[in-house]
Amino acid sequence: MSAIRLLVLGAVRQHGRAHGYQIRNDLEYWGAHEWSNAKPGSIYHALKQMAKQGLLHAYETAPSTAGGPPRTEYEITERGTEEFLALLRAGLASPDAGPDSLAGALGFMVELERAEVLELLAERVAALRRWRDAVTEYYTPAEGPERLGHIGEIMNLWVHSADTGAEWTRGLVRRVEEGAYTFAGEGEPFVGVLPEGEENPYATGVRHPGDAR
Amino acid sequence: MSAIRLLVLGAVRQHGRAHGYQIRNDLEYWGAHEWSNAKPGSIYHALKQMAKQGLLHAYETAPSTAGGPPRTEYEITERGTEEFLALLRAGLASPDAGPDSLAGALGFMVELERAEVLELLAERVAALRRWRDAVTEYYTPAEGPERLGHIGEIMNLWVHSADTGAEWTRGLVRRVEEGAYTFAGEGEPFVGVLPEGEENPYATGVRHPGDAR
DNA sequence: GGGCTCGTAGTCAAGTTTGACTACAGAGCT
DNA sequence: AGCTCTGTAGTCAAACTTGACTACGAGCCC
Repeated sequence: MSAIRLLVLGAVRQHGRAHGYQIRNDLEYWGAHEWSNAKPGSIYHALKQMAKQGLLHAYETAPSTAGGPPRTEYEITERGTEEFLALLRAGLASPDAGPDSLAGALGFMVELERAEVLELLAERVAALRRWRDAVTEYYTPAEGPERLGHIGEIMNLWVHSADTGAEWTRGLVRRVEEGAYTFAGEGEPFVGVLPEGEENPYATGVRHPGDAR
Repeated sequence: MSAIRLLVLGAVRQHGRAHGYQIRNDLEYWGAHEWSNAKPGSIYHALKQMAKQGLLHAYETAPSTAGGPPRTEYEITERGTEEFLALLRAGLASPDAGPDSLAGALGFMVELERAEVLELLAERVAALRRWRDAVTEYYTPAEGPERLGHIGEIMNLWVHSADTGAEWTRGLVRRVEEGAYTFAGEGEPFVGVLPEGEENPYATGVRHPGDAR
């Protein structure tokens, strides 16, 4: 399923009502095609599928102003909002959801309350530790790890990514604890479509104290 | 395409001739279902598809000893071997191939020569640096990074994974440079199906000097 | 000796993803 | 006028993935 449903639901939600091409543009603006499978085909498919499943409501519209085929506009339903929140929470808390879901969830995390985000991230760290332990145990049977040979590098890779993933998560936890960003119920929300002004001292791209390397 | 073709081609190659269920078992033994999409359906599909494309040659066999439907056995062709090597090299050298392709490629890396593996890993590090630079530049336009708000965390995530990915790769380079494992043309090869004995001082599961955390 | 589970081997439909393609309007050039 | 280029909006077939399902033999258990 990947991250596309989360992305599309979130984009529709922010717009209130939107047609496929707008979603497509938003996702491209967010750079989502770089770190997820947000390609046109997938987006239109997700819209149709989720409309069929009652997560979105579809409105057929007249052939529109600027040329092209007739458009369909979508609005998120109540069930869609529930699904959106579920995917959002899963993306933050569960490493199994994959890095693209995490990235997408980061983009929408401010729609939750600060305290909940911190809980979810704590759960993420815990899940990573559990997984790390499972990997090392599974691949270190009675005979000892020596017999694995170069195959052991695969395990090494996964352990390394669990460790660095947890490290990154703790960095984010620190920033959020220290008051970074504006979460739900904390004043005017950050709309992900260029906010005009609003200096945020925690914006990244510059090195945060405590970050890795 | 993911890693499944690499895994299936490599497994068939190591067996010389194998039917679907053997491949399936090998991949499960390697734990591949944990870190890739190596599920039965995908495996059988990949076998058929690659047979159709001339990467594998299919032999229909009698209904076999132990119950069940008639089996099909596969052998790798010359074009299949080429494809296997191409996927293997891409998995090692190109981060775009994804972590599952990297993991799969690690399992087969000893089928290449040591010098080439080192070259490929060097290219991987270079590609990660290029990507890192592209991300930071793209997301740090004239207005400065402040206006990104929490969206900047997405960039932060990708930069972090590029950095830690490069760090891990350099660790592997070090081990391979120091003589770990037995590569092509260096004596009896390591067969990935339980080798019986053969202590390898570089087997992992224990911490390597120079590893992260 | 009937039923149960386990291991062997694979199929199938439904859903997803991909990349190439269609179709139209308006702008700009010659 | 005629032509191409760009932007808008979306479709389509082919491939891939998933999870549930089929089918059959052998061992075992009471």
